[in-house]
Amino acid sequence: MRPNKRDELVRNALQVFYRDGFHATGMDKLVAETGVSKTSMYKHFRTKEELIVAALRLRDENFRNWFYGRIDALAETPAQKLLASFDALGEWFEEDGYRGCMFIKAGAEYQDKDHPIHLEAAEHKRLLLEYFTDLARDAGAREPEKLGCQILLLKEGAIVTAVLLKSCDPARDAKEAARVLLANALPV
Amino acid sequence: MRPNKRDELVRNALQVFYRDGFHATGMDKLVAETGVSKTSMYKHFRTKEELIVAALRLRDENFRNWFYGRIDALAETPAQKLLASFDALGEWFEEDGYRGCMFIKAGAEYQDKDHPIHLEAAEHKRLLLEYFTDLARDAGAREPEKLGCQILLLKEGAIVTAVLLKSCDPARDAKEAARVLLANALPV
DNA sequence: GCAAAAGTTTACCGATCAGTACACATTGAC
DNA sequence: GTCAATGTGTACTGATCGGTAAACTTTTGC
Repeated sequence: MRPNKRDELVRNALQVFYRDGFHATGMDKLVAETGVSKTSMYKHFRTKEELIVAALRLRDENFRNWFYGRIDALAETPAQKLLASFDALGEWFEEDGYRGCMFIKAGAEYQDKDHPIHLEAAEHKRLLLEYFTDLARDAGAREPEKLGCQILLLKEGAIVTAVLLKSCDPARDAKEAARVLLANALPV
Repeated sequence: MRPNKRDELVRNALQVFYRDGFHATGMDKLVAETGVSKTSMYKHFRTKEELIVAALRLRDENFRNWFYGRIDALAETPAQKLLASFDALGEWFEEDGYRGCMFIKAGAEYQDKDHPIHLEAAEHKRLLLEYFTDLARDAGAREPEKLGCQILLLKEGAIVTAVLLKSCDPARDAKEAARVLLANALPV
């Protein structure tokens, strides 16, 4: 198997979808921007939808690898990691090409809850919730499911707000909120 | 009064855009679903973009009127109102046609920060931030800007999570988080 | 009552949409 | 060297995109 061109296609398509959106990106634009012929695209993926799902799978892998890795580099204990996740987010927000969360956008453009693209977005969020809940449990929180969900709420809120508002610093305020919630969730 | 077709158009178009998305909704579909002829549409709005902006303005008015009114009906003091906002959100999440925040979706489909549609979405969030910050100040918070932003983060996070995750109760967890943050923000 | 404003139907424009057909080129394994 | 997989370019489909033109009908203000 030589999946060279296929991977290259998915990698480049991911960039274009993230930058321009899903409906706003036509297959002809993908031909121009990925350097892969349309014939070849449709040999690997029967529909645009399948290509989007593949791009989202790659995005999930890339993002969580980066996120978890950055957190591990910034903190040691589970409690520290919960807070460090907002430092990682803050770095992300400052990147030039920052355009929000690809899965929120995917869920927004494909709203039908049974749609494969929507399901892919939901699975990404489920994995993040699981990650935060595990950290909360390891940190010794009384109700790890609740704290994990609250950390997730702060993260999603910060991502959205970082896109739409210039007047506040979501990563910083979210981190301080997380610190308060964490302290409150630990047994006395 | 005057049975203005323009208002009827904007009202119906708003429903369709919210339900199906912006790029996914063509002008021909709007003709079919609003009962307004295409000629008449283009007499009121020169472009689809202008119609979307008008729909977003109406949505902003409708949503904030409902949101503020519901909060006023549920609570009396500023501190109570900050918490009651999550009860209002919880009611919204349970509605049949709940499809997330129209402005988050608008910002996601029109990502250019100078785009009129993106600006409209940003303005909506700015008004909500102002509202929460005012409540935080009236409640006696030490740093009302910070608490206001944190409440906003919880709200946006809850809206997004309510769309993508079935396994948790964002409105409840967000409210409990807000309670902790509020208590922590009040002077001893 | 009557003219203007507002709305309608129908047909059309060029561009782009997702997706296909076909002939030809490049590559790798044996 | 050859076969077959994998790639390419070009041209095409029917549908839909946002937007327009022209002729006709309804509603409204005075």
